[in-house]
Amino acid sequence: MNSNIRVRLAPSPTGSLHIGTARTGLFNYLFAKKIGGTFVLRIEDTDLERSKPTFEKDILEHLTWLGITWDEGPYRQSERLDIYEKYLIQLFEQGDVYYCFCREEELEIERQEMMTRGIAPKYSGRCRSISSEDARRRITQGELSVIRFKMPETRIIFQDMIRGGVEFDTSLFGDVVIAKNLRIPLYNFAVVVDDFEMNISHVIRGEDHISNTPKQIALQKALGFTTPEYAHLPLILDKNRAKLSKRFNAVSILEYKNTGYLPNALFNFIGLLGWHPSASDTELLTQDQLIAQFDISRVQKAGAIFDIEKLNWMNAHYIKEKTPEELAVFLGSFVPEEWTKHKEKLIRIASLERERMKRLSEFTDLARFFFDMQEYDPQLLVWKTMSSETVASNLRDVADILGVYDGTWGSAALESLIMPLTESRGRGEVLWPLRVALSGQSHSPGPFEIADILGKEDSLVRIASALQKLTQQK
RNA sequence: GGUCCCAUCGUCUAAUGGUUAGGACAGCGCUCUUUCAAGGCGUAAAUACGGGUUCGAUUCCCGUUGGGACCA
Repeated sequence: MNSNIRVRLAPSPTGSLHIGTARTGLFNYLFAKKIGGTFVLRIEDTDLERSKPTFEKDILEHLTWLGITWDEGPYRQSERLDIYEKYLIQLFEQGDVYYCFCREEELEIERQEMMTRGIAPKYSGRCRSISSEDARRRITQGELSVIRFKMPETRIIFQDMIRGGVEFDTSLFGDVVIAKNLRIPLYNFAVVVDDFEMNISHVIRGEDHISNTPKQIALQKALGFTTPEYAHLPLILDKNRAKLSKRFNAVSILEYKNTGYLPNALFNFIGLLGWHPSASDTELLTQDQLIAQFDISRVQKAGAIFDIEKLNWMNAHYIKEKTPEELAVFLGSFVPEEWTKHKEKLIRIASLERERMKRLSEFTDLARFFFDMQEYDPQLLVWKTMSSETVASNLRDVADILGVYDGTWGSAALESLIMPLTESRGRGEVLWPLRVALSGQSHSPGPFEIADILGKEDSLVRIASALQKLTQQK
């Protein structure tokens, strides 16, 4: 255990666990596990309007589901208001912050005006000159205000573990709002206080925060805090190279879980989005292998497109790797309730359909015919250019062989029983009609495997029904 | 608009001054096969552009172009 290394994931509970948050969490997790650090979970719920307990629950649940576990927390910002207030008062005493009474509309006009003049939009600092007595009087009179930080005008350079030196000119920011009042801190301020109070040594977060970093460093300096190490992860992008958005993409882990992606497939796939081990070309990696090989300095700088096709391939791989018993457990929440009463049957079907699925949600359609025989076109029974008569006679012969057989029912036994017939009649001529008679599907697993699961009685019923279809067709 | 970040096959990426620029997904072809999958084999496909530095640049520097993020 390396007690000096502490990282954190700080999601806002304003929605279901997002792919991007999960990836940031995963990289924090890998980083911490690799060097024996501590992973802290902090819920940033200061935005009371948008934060919902149900989202917090969802986030914790799905992080756990993915296999991303934390060592400390969850802490909630909403329970730490006294701490923020203490540091805000300190900043007031130091003269580093002031109350601002500017109206939203006038600021917007100023902003527009600056942009048309081609300069960086920033606050003018007009309210800096208001004395604290005046400010107090206006607040007690009910005038709306916010708390602004006197941004020092300087150059701030920080070393990013992924990108190297990054430099900003803070004079372009203007005096940023860090709190609405003493009890309502805003993002940049709350983060700085929490990261300090929680002894966070390495801040690993998305690239969208990169321009917040110099503001946070300026605040740290004012408060006398040390600055942690930073790593800004490249963003996960959609097909159009834009940040993944809810409008056009599935972005929550919940959605992936519900369409039948396995947690270890997602873990493996997301872990390789923007990062790759140097050791080998292998991409199918277990959680332990990912931890062992993780190296944050090797993280990619450019954003990575989320390629669902590759995830599908990986998911199919992990589905095939599961035992039928394990799979049946996962399948439980996807299939009709009725099916779950036939656990043995479900397990046996799972072992057959396992290699035909990219997602678990596909299972129900693939396996339906095992439970309910659907109507099908009698023409489907015909293999290539066979005549209906030949199809019928082949099926009748199969039925006769099966009818008198009273040995153990099993796919290997059935195969040795039927295959001799194919020597004279042809494989396709026998097996295709049989398979369709049993499944009613143009594609499915093989006839012996299906018959094995259906059992003798049901198999013979289905063949008889196929024969009837063929004669009715006349 | 300003600031910052980024740039190798369609996609994810390997190669940190010397490789026929490697792998994976997707594509295509062949194979196996009663079908669909799965599997096996093979094939096509990339260093954005222009300047430097160097005996030699995917790699280092500058610029251009393009993309993205943030300010919102």
